[in-house]
Formats: sequence, C-alpha cells, structure tokens
Amino acid sequence: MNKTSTLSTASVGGETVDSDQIYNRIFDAIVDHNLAPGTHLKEDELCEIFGIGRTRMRAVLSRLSADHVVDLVANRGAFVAQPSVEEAREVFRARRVIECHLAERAARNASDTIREAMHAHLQHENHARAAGDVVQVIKRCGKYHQVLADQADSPIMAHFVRELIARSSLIIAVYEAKNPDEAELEEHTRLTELILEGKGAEAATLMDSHLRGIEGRLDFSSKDKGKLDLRSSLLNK
Amino acid sequence: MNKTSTLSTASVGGETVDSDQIYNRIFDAIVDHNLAPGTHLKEDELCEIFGIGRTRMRAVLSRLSADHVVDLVANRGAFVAQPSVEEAREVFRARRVIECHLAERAARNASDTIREAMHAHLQHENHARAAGDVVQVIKRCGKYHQVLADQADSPIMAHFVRELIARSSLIIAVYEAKNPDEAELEEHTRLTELILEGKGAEAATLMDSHLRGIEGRLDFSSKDKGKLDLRSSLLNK
DNA sequence: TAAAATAAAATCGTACACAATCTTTCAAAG
DNA sequence: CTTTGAAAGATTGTGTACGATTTTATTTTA
Repeated sequence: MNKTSTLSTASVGGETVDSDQIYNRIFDAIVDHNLAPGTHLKEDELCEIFGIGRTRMRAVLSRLSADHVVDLVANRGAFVAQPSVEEAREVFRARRVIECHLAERAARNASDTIREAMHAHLQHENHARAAGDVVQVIKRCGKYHQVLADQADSPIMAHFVRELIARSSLIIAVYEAKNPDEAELEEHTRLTELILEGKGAEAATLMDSHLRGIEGRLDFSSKDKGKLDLRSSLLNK
Repeated sequence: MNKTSTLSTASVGGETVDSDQIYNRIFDAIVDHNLAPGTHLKEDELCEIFGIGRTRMRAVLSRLSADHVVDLVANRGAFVAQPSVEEAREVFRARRVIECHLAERAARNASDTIREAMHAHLQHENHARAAGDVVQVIKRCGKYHQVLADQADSPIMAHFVRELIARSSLIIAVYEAKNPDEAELEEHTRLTELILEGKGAEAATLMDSHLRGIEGRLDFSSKDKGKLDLRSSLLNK
C-alpha cells in the first residue's frame, strides 16, 4: 500500500521531487505576479532551478499551457501568456456567466460549512488590508472568488473558474487596473452577506456588477513591464 | 517563410506527422464511441499505430487528459475516461448553465452567418436520419451543440462546451440512454427556429429542458462494454 | 556606415535507453 | 482447492544524447 504513488512523483536516488509542486509553484508565481507576462520560461533554466530533467519540466509546461497561463511557441519555447484585449473581455464574460450562477447557487445552499470558509477567508483579506500589505491583498482578492466557487458544490465549474481567475490575474498584470482594490473588499463583504442570507438573485446581481467593475477599471493601453529573475521569483517559499 | 512550423509538427526522415492530427484522431474516436470507456491506451501500441515515438504520444495523451476524456493513472498508463454518476450530473449541470446562456446570446446576435451554419448542420442531421444511419445521427446530434456554441461568439465558453460535449459522449457510452435520439432532432430544429427568430429567453428555456431530457434518459445501472481493437478503431479515416 | 551573408551559440524537438513499477504466471504450501 | 509468494514479463517514468530550428554575433561587401 504505497500512498505516495501519485502520477507526478519521482524518486531518483533517494530524493523525491513532486511535479505537482513544481506545477503549483510556477502557476502561483504567475497568478501572484511574480512572473511577468511575456517572460521566457527556458526549459534548461527551470530544470536547473527545480532539479529535474527536461522531460518532466516539459510535461509541467504542457499542463500550464492547457490552463492558458503559458503559451507554447514552436521551436521557441514557453512564455508566460499575454492575454489580448479580446481575450480579456471574453474571460470576464465567461466569469460573469459562471460566477453569477455559482453565487446564486451558493446562496441557495448556504450552510455552516460555507459560512465558515467564507468568513475565514474574509478575515485573511481584512488582515492583509489592515497590515497594508498591498501584494497580499491582491492575492487574497483573487482567491476570494476561488473560495466562493469551491463552495458552490460544482467542481467542474469551480475548475473553469480557477482557470479564468488565473487568466484574469494575467490580464490585470498586462492592463493594470487604475485602482486595484478600492471597492473590491467592500463588495466581497457585501456579497458574502447576501450569500449567507440566502439572497441568491441579489448575490448574482452584485457579482455581475462586481466583475464588470473590475473589467471596467482595466486600462487598455500598451505598456511593457520588466521581467523578473526566474530563480528569485520561484524559489522563495 | 515556413508556414508548416506548428508546435506539433515533426519532420523526421522526410516524412511529417502532425501531433494535432493524432490528438484529433483519438479525441474523435472517443467521442464517436469507437473507443469504449475504460480502454487501456497503451503507449507502445499507439506509437506503432501512428508511427511516432513515445515522447510525442505521451504529450498527446497529456492533452487528452487535460480535456478529461482520458485518465492518466500513475505507473499504469492512460485509459479512456469512465465518468462517475456524480461527474455525469455535474457535466450536465455545467452544460445547462453555459449552453443556455450561449443559446440566448446566439439568439440576440442572430445573423445570416448563424442561419447558414445551423441550417447546414441540420441538413446533415436530417440526411443521416433519413439514411437510417444511427451512428451518424448520434455524432451529428452531439455536433449540433458544438456548432451552436461556436456561433455565439464566445470562444472561451465554446471551448468549455467542447470539453463538456466530449465528456457527455463518454457519459452516454457508460450510462446508455434508453431512446438515444427520439425527440432530439425535433428539439434541435425547434431550438434553431427560436434562435433565428431572436427569441432568446425561449431558446434558453428549450435548451434547458432539452439537456435535462438527455440527462433524464440516462440509465444509471452498472454495465460493462467490451473494448474494441485499437488499430481498427483509430485507423479508418 | 549599413546591409547582407555567414558562422556560432542557444534553445527546442524527438527518440531511445534504462530504471521503477505493476501485472501475470506458476509453483509450493496450507 | 485456495492461498501465498516469488520470478518473469509487460508497461510506464525519467534522464540524456543528438538533430533541427531559431537567435545572436561576426564578417563581408557595397
């Protein structure tokens, strides 16, 4: 009975490295804006950083590509995705459709489990806000939507939302919002209340305007950002 | 200027094989019920069939896994997915949310392009029905939903729908519908009319009941199906 | 000096070899 | 006859070598 027998665990010479961990590291680094859109993810460099062979790193990059957070270009390699304006609008359109539904659904199923999960998260959000940690606030705001989606008891749509949130994070990185998080926290708090009160229709409406607000604050003008060092972006636990 | 320079084209020894073609071949074989759920997709066997190395076949299987039509099991390999009952319900729930929205949206944007595409497809459907080709009818019915989704001008959601349709096909294979296509064609015709008349709300309602109908006709009792021969399932163009 | 051609370096694409793991077979014991 | 165990076979997991392609650097030429 070997419980460590996952698909992405390798044991070579006594040391074990989990591909899932590497995948999550890179995924999080992108979502958390530690890896700028357009950054060239060179295979050799990543292999050296994580201490694995190219075969496995390639599989990881392939997964990230399926998530649409990384672009694979023939004979040139992997790059952190740079969503176009049309893609940005599409992502938010899809989010409105799915997340409004999930908000309504969560409100219908409002249970103690949901109450706990969402209050716990809001505390984290407010804590980061109180500490003035802007970076942490941005991370938490993105995660709020994931927590909510996970509570709606619809794993497939929650999975879609996960991908859409990640792409949204890239969109925000490219078309930086003017005021990143002004009304954001307040709306999250209000939305949480509506859901816990079982007011599905109102929750859906607020989610819609909330998402439209985020999209509306985007600035669709060309900018370019300096790209960060791979090693320092990825290895700071 | 090499226009054939895609990510998945390899030229080895003069002959070129496209990974995308292989991916589509297997994907279609699964959706078209030429590859039964649970079938073990052995790497060596597939490599011999398509004449490529294991590295590339592995990448193809990885993509199919991301689409949820193939399950990758550690140290055991790839298998055609066998959706659980819960997964089946989830898939149809997600389809209702997304496809109802797309139907409504398509109705709002009803244009000549949509008219042509959908009429062309309905002709194919009816043609297959007239010819008594049951297999072809099933394929066309699945494709109707894809054509509709593609017309709604929402590529991301259309992509989600593509995956959900493929999974639905597997679900139908496992929990075989009692009367596979009785009312199906009629509803497609009626739905098309509503969309072309711009009646969005009614189109969404019909789509909802249509999908509930398909789900309702499923038979959730355990069955097992014999698995087909890989080579003959995949190589008949 | 600028443009074009060429050479060199970097990077990706693929196959393959060998290791790790799982499955099957078959014999021996209970 | 069933169960247990071990060995053989089959299959997947991973690193690495080599070829193909792209990019960068260098030289040549006008």
